[in-house]
Order: sequence, then structure tokens, then C-alpha cells
Amino acid sequence: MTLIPRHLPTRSSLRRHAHDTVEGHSAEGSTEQVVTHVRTQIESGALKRGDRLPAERDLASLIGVSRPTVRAGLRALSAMGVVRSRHGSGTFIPAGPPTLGSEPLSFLAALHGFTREEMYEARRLLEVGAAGLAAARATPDQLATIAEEVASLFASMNDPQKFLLHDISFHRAVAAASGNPIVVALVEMLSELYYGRRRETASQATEQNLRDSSEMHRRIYQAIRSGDVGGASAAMNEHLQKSSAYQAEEPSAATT
Amino acid sequence: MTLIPRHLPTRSSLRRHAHDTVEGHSAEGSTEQVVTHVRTQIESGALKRGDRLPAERDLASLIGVSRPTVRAGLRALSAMGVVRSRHGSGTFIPAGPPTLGSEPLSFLAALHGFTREEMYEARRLLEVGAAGLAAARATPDQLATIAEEVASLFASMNDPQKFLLHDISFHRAVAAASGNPIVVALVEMLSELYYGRRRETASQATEQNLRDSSEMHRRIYQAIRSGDVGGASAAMNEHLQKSSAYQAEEPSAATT
DNA sequence: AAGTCTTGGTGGTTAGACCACACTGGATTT
DNA sequence: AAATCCAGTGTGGTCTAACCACCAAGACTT
Repeated sequence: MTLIPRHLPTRSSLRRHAHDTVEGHSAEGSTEQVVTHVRTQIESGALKRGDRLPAERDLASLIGVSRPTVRAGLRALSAMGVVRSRHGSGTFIPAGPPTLGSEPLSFLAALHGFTREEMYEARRLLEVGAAGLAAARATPDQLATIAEEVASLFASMNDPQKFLLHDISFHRAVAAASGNPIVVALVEMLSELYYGRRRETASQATEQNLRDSSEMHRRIYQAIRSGDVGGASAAMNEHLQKSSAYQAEEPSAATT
Repeated sequence: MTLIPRHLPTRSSLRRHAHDTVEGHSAEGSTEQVVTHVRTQIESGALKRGDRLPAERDLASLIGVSRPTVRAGLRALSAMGVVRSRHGSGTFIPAGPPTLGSEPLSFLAALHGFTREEMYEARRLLEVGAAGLAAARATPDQLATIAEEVASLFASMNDPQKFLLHDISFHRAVAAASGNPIVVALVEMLSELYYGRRRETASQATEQNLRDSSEMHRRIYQAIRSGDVGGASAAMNEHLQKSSAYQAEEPSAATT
């Protein structure tokens, strides 16, 4: 038996042990405690959209962990979009519409080699349904937003990059008109992923492509406006399938 | 004028300045450098699924930041599911199928008060299409997996919790049969969100509910097996709409 | 009264140290 | 000789202490 024990209990380890005993959560890391704390505060209504979290130093003493640990938890929450830190001002819960962020999906795409066809297909499943819901529920304001984007599409047929931006905006507007915030978040996530990829090759689109695309967008809008659920779904379906087919024939299609 | 300048340029600030000059990335925080570094390594193929990242200390000296900063970046990547750290072993890129994780969506649900109907609707849009794809593409193995889950559903009609687990597994299996990894990831994300909520109220389901549900699952399977795209979609649509309606009539429905 | 400057509080980063865990390979034991 | 044990080494996890950069609001000056 050695005379000098290798692992003396330190202040921190004792504190940790006390926590385990009190909370009963088996093996919850200190960092997880921070995330759990914030989640609890949110679920209990103590933290709402737009609220500011306590300062990191205060959170540290409040939860009973060190500041770096608090920072680790907040960094994780920040990566999930739950929280957003502003240097010098504090850490806030974003107030805007629910958004998921496309970064995780973007990493997944790079790691698993998602193809353009798979991306279009996923968008198709989701947006065909979204267009149908929009046809049934769109408010006049939402219809106006969609109509504006259609107009912008026709107006930017000479600028593929600008066209792409309005293309995305159109699909977002349709999703918003579905009235379902989850659908909005999902469509936005996929749209951003698509935009990040398409941006590099958008200039390959011919003006004829853009003209046809504008026309298809217009048909989608008209179906939504007239409350034609089946027609809106069918038009969206046709649009996304044809767009995918167009891009498959572009020169750079082989690089995938 | 004070004799002692308050802000002397330090080594770190000088180094930071050099970075800005060299890279040209305006105002990219040190932590972002870590994320960007990993992303670059992934996109260049230097890091693949299952690979192990360099040790944090090595990454720190490699990128030119401190270890806590490296840890912050890795923590963010970990929250996005890009990376997973195992105490004592190292930091790895998960090797399994592409997954998004439902935690961000769960936070969003708590913050924005997503309703059960909205969750069911989002699932419906996605899974109706997924069922159609499955009918067109399912391999014999995938069909077998779906059939097994149907059998398990019938076998666990007396245990609502068990039934719920097989219910989720069934829908995951259908999504997997769609052959589209993005769809799989999205369906899984929504399914986990649904499971986390339904778990608490699953016991309220009557045996008649579970019997009907099993029967609907069976019909979905049969449509997929016979390659009936429209039938599979319609069956899935009916199933999710009826399930949503069932739950709306349960006693605890008012708590939402 | 308007502009400017100081001041306090906040997140961002660094440094060094130590602990807890996992794997590996040699020493010990059987 | 084989099985077992155990210490070493490397890894992520946490802590302490300190400083920097930024922001907003109050105090000061003009």
C-alpha cells in the first residue's frame, strides 16, 4: 500500500459528490447541468423568447460550477440556436420566428455525401404538402408576400444570383403560408442547405430555365390563391421535379 | 493623461491581428476558427465518418488557439451532432447513419409552444411522401423490418409504452425504406420529439385505439409491400390524421 | 442642452494545473 | 504457459485566476 494516496478528494470533487447525492441524476456531467438548468427555466416559463440570461459569472455561482463549464453549456445551447451571446451585452434567447439552422444538416451533407437529387426529393415531400396547406389557409398578407416574390422572380431573370435569392424567398413564403411553424423551420433548413450549394453553380442556369421557373412559380401562386389544394401540391411537385431534372443536365452535374 | 496605458497590446491580440490580415475573414472569432477548421477537414475528405480527431492539445497548437477555445469549438460541434467526445478515448466523428438529433427542435417546441396538431401535421406532410417512396423502392430487407414492427405492434397492444416504442420504430423503418437519408433524418427528428411528449400520456390510449392503430399500420405495410404508391400515401395520411384526432379527445388534451 | 468621456458590467480568450476515465502492455500470479 | 492484474500513458473534463474587447449608460464637459 502506498503511503501517498494518488487521488485526494478535492474541493471540487466533494462538491460534485454532494450534487449527485442531492439531485439523484446519475452521472450528469457538469456541463449538462447547465443545459438542463436552462431547459428547466424555459419549460417552467421563467425564460421566454427575448429574455436575457443571467451573466455567466452569476450562472456559475447559481448552478455551482465554474465559469468555463457554464460557457461550455452556453456554447452548446448557442450551437443549437437556443441561445445567442452578444459580446458586451449578454446572452439572450432569440426573439424571432422559430428556426433550426442549416449548419448541422450541412455537416451531415458533407459527411454522408447527400446528392442533389436527395435534397430535391426531401424538399419535394415537404413542400408539396406545405403548398397544399397554404392553398387552404393562406391569409391575404401571406398571399401578397408570395405574389411579390413571383414578381421579383420575373424581374431578375437576367441575374441568376438574385433570382436564386428570390426563389428561396418564394418557397419560404409558401411555407409560412402553411401556418405551421414546424414546417416553416424544416423548409427553411432545407432551403438554406440548397442555397449554400446552388449559389456556386447558379450562373449556369440559362435564361430559358429561369423563364420556365418563373412561370412555374406563378402557377403555384395562382393555385394557392384560388384555394386549389390539389393544384397547388401538383404544381409544386412538378416545379421541384423539373428543377432537379434541369440541374442534372448542367455541365457541373458530373462533379457530384 | 494617465501614465499607465490601460490596454497594452498583448501577444494574443497581436496574433489575432495577424490572422485577420492573412485570412481576410473579417471578424471570425477564435472559436469559429476551430469549427471552420473541422469543416474544412471534413469537406476536403481529411476527416471521414468514424475518424478520430487530433487530441485537443494538439488541435490547439495546430490551429493556434488555446485549449479552452478548442474545447468551445468542439462543444459546439458536439451539440450539432458533428462530433462526439468520449472521455479518455478521444473525439470522434460518429460513424452511424445520418442523424440530426431532436434536442434543438425540442427547445423550439418549448419556446414557441408547438401544439400536438402541428407536430402531427408536420409528420404527416413528411411521412405521407416517405410512405410513397417506400412503396416504390423498399428492398426485401426493409420490407421485412417493417413487417416485424407491425407484428410487434399487434403483440404489444396490452402495453401502451411498448406499443409506442414499436410505433416509432415502424415509422422509422418506413422512412428508411424511402432510401433518402435526409428524409430519414427529418422523420427521426420529428419522431423523437413526438415520442418525448407522447411518452407521458401514452397510458391513456384505450386498447381499442391500439387495435385500430395496429390495423392501420398493417394497411400501410401492405400498400408498401404491393408497391401501391398512392395507397401507401393515403394509408399513412389516414393513420396520422386519425391518431391526431384520437389524442385530441383524451382527457389530458386540455393541458396543451 | 448636446456632445464627449469615463465607468461598470458583459462575453471572449488565455494560461496552467489537476482530476477522471480508457486503453495498452508488461509484470505478476496461478 | 496462460490468465490475471496493474501501473503507465494519453485522453477528455473541470477548475482557478486573470486579462482583453466590447457595449451601454451615466457623468462630465463644453
